[in-house]
Parts: sequence; structure tokens; C-alpha cells
Amino acid sequence: MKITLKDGSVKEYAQPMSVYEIAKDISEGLARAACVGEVDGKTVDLRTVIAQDAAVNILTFDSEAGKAAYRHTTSHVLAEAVKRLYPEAKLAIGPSIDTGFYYDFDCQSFTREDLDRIEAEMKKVIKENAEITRFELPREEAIRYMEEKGEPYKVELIRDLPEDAVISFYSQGAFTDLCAGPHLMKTGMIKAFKLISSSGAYWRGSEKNKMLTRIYGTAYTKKEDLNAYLAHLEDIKKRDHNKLGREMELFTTVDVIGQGLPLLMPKGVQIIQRLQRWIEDEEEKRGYMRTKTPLMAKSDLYKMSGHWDHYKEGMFVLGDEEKDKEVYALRPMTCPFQYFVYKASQKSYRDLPCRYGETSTLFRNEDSGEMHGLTRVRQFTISEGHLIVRPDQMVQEFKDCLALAKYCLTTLGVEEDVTYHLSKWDPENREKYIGEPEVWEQTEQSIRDILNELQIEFTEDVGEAAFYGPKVDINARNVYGKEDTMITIQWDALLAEQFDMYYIDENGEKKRPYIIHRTSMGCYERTLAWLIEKYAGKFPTWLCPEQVRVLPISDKYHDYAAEVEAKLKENGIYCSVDTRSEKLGFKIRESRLDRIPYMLVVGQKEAEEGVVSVRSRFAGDEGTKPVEEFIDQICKEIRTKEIRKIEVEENQ
RNA sequence: GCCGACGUGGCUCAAUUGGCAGAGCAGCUGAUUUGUAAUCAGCAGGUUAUCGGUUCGAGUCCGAUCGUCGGCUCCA
Repeated sequence: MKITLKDGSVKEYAQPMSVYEIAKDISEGLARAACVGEVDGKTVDLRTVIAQDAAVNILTFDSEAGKAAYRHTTSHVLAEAVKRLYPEAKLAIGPSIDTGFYYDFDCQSFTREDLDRIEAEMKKVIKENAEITRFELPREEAIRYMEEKGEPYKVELIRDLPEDAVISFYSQGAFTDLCAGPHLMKTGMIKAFKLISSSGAYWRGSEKNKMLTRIYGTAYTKKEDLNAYLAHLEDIKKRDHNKLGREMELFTTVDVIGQGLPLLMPKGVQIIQRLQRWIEDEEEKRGYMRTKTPLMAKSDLYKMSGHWDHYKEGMFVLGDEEKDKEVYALRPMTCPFQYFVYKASQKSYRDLPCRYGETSTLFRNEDSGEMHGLTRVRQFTISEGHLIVRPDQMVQEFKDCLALAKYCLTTLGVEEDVTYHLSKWDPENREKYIGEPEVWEQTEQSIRDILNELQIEFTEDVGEAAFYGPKVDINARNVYGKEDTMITIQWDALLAEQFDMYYIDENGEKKRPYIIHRTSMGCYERTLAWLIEKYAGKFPTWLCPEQVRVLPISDKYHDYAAEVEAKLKENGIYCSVDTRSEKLGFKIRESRLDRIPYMLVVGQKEAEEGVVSVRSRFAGDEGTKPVEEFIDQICKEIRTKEIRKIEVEENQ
């Protein structure tokens, strides 16, 4: 048989060979580093025996598949260690994930000290360097085997496997686990690992099931790489908006006010205000009309929209349905309010599209465990809008909404950091949605076509739609890698019916419009959080609460500093003067720590010549220039919303 | 909502088996008049998240509540 290797060379063997044996034949070093094999493009276990001609590639930790196998084996080492220390623990599942691996156990919860003890036991397992072997069992035997071992979760997993599935097990020493593999050859191949944390997780991801104990960990082939990753974890905490945003006095929370109700402080509001004014103006340029509608309404409104049936748990209801004649609720969305703006007058086909925008404050009664900083809150303000359009206008308007979203992302410098999702309904879960299956299939196809036409890469997510229609979600990851929706654009062919919205067509007949629910740059709080993390608090100049700080060398130059400040303020630049009697070095240090983009040093020389010495966080010392020249420069940067690159060494 | 950890001046952290709540930074006052990342001195600041319990005595032990964090589930 002929084996073609990655480099094109061909090896001939007289008898069948396992992937591992082939690796060993190539070199001992490769065999030591081998994690998985790739045979004719398919990832396989190293133990897989090849009996006929094939293209074979040996993958190490440097490949995605190799990394996954390496970490998956580490999770088995973890499981063995836990079983040794806690024999009563039941095994659930233990896959590799992006950042490492986890394993779920049904047992007590673990403290950090427990994790340290488990780590020590794992080191023993690794030192023992047991051979990892694979075997298969027929279904009934597999079930009996795991029943005898007292592993009910494994039994359940086997029962749920398809009838024709191969049921494989991996053993290392006295430990055996149901597992599809692939795995490394020996436990001793694990060189560097760390248990990161422990937490609760529902069995099979359903809150109806028992909560198990999950241990997260990670593994690398080199101690340095592991340490670099752990250092990175420490480092990203510094840009966590929840810490940095409080430090920078952008927002705060107060116990007595309540969970999920952050207070935006003056500097935070300045940023949000600038975003808001920009978006409102931009939408107006694009043909939007602005509305201002009530923050609450009678329950009747939400009954019409369907929210009362589909979303009541998420709403703040004022009053008691049993006792009170009328019950009000704070609004969780703006849709029905803007529909009534539309309905206030009869519309002709010539009036459409009607584009309504509103800077809209919403209230959602999130579960207590869900709140997080500015990204998950109970009251938030969103660049909300609804477009009431004729069916023939739908595609173009939907595209325009995507274009607006893209413009916002590009301007904020974050367009590279997002992923697009076509959020679809779940046909298996019909009661969560309104409308007929054909309508869902149709509208989903329309969105799919638009995204393909615009050459936007996207994934399709089942069960992520709104109850009234499918949508495009634009998501971003926070510093910890957790994904949040930043922008959403929803295709709604159903609610117009519920609200009896219509327009008169060219034949004088009543017609149903379509509706687009959309945001242009999403929710202000969440966007602020995103920007804090993206820029580590060093916002683009146009968004900085303080753009320039004038630093007089001594009080002798306060008059000149005030003159410079006045000129800057005349030009709408946010600036201040540091009049404290401190040394220049100290003032510079504080300005840097306050993340001020520009410092203007003024002393005798500057006062005499009517110039300023510019020091920026972008290029360091930018030299001396006339005040007017600096004003022109920064005004242009602000007007164009430029994102200036930081080129100097940071020292914070 | 569920599992777990945590809560001491504005911030970062101390306080031995339960035994006088402390430091640095920030702040304020004064001195200093400073040329590109930290001048010196002094002062002030706390019902140890809240409420209750055990104890001669609680930051420390116990219970409840509120909040924060890490996850799960849910979501803009």
C-alpha cells in the first residue's frame, strides 16, 4: 500500500499500519508530538489502522484538531484524578473548547484548594504515563458496562446514540471513559496544564436538569505557552469594561438602587451623548423621522403585540392583574408604540417607506444571575427604529439597514471584530413563534439571499429568531470571549396583521405592509462597554470626555494657558487646564493615566511666540506649533471621527 | 432562576487561635514655581454591604437579605 505524505513524498508498506506507526516511521520526534492523524482529509485517531492507499498527514498541537485532542486527553486525565480523589463522583461529559477543556461531574462543588489537590493528582497520572487504549462494544454491552461502573450519565449518553453508532471507549490505567476520541497515545504526553475554575452547569444544558459541577482547565505543550496564556488572562482583566469603566468614572452601581441598574456618570454620558447625536443626525440624513413615545403602556397593548403571551416573564408589570382594573407595564421594546404613530393617519403607497427612529429606553426584567456591568442590564437605551414598508421595498430597505449598521461599525473602528448571524426559528419548537411555517421559510430565504448578495459571511443559528420573525444579528466578543449581540435587524411579515396596519395601494385597495425592526448601533450602554474594551479606555479623540489638557509649566503662564483653553473651547474642543502647582512630569503622568489624547505644554517660550508644545498619546512629542495649527489639526480629527493609531510605547 | 466564590475609607490591600480597625495611592491644607511619566510636610477620611444571632468581647463564628464576580440557562 502507498501512503502519500503532506510533503508529497510516498511511503510503501507491506502490511497495514496505524497512523501512529507511520508517524514513528517518519521520525521519533514526530511520533512524540503527534496528536491526531488526517487520512484523506478526515481527522482520525492515531490508533486508526490504514490498510489501503491513502493521503496521510500527522497533526501536532499546532493544528486545531491536534490541540483539541491534546486538551481532550487532558480532560480525561482530570476525570481520572477526580475519580481517584472522589470515587463517588459521576462522570458526565468532558470536551475540549476554544480556550482549553472542561469536564462535568455529578458531585460536591470544588474550592480552589480542591482544584489544587486535583492538579497534583493529575500530575501523578501524567507521571505514570499510562498507555491510552481504545476499544469498542456493542450497544447493549456498552450500556451494561457503564451500568456496572455506576455511571448513569454515560448510560444515558449511550442510549441516545443512533442505533448504528460505533460505541468506543478509551482506557488509561484503571480509568475508562465512553468517548469518541481521538486521543493522544499516552498520558505522559501532557506537558503543561492548569485548572482555571470550577462552576455549576446543567446536565445537557437544560435548566430542567440537575446542576453538575464543571471544572474548566487549559493545556499547552510548553510551560512558557501556558504561562503566557495565564498572563494574558490577567492582562485582559485590565481592559474589562466593568473594571475600567468604573475606574475611569464612566459608570457606577449602587446596592440600594438595584441590580442591573448602572448609573452613568458625567464622563460616560459625554461619550454616549456624542454617539447619540451622531446617530440621530445620521439617521435623519437617511430619511428617518424621529418619535418620542411612552415608556409604559397598558397590558392591552402587549396583548395585541403578542408580547404578553411570549414575553411577560421579561417585563416589569406595574400593579396586580387580579386586583387592579388596569395593569401597566414598562416597555421591553418600542415596536407597538411606533406602530400607532404609523396608524395615526391613513397611509398611501406613496407614503411608504415610513422610517421611524427613536432613542428609546427599554426595561427588561432579567433573571438576577444575568446582570453584568453595562452589557446586561435591566434598563437600557437603544438606537431603535421601525421601517414600515411595501413588500416590493422590503429587500432594498433591509439592505439599507445593513449598510447603516456597517457604517456605524466602520466609524467606530470595530467592523473587523463582529460576526454576522442569520437567526432562524426552530420548527421543532413551534409554540415559541407566531405565523405559518411557509412565511418563516420564505423570509429566512430572503435574508439569506441578501447576505449572500452583499457577500457578507454569516452563520445560521436555529432557534435564535424573535417570536415574530427571523433576523440578522451582528455579534461581538468581549475581552473574555463571550459573545453579545450589538446590532439586530429583524424581518417581520406578521405583526402588521396583529395591529391591523395597512396602506392604500394604487388601485385603492388596503394592503399589509412589512416591518423591519432594527438598531443602527445597538444599545448605548453595551456599545460603550464594547468601546472601553476595544480601546482599553483610549477612545478615538472625538469620543474622549476630555480631548486636550493644557499644562502650564508654572503659575506664571496660567494667563496664557487660559487663553489657549478659551480658543480651543471656541472650537468645541473638550479641554481643561491643570493649574495645580506641580512639576510638569507629574502633570504629564496624570494626563496619561487619565487617557487624555493631547497635552499642550505651555511655558515662557510658548507664551512669547503664541505656540503650544504638543504631546500626544499617539506619537509622543509632536513638537511646537501655533495654536491655530493645532486647532485645525484636532478639529479635522474630530470632524472625520478619525481613529489615530497609537505608535508610542505605552507605559501604564 | 440555578451552582460556586466574594463584600474592610474613593482605589489596592493589612489586621495571629474571636481581643484597641491599619498602610500605600487618591483627596484636602500649606510650603515649593517646577520643561516632558511620581517635590516635601501636615490633615482628614471607616456603624468593616445591611439586618439579626452566638459571645465578657465579632471585620473574624452562625443565619437571612442586598450587591459584585465566574459559570450554567436566558438575552439587546
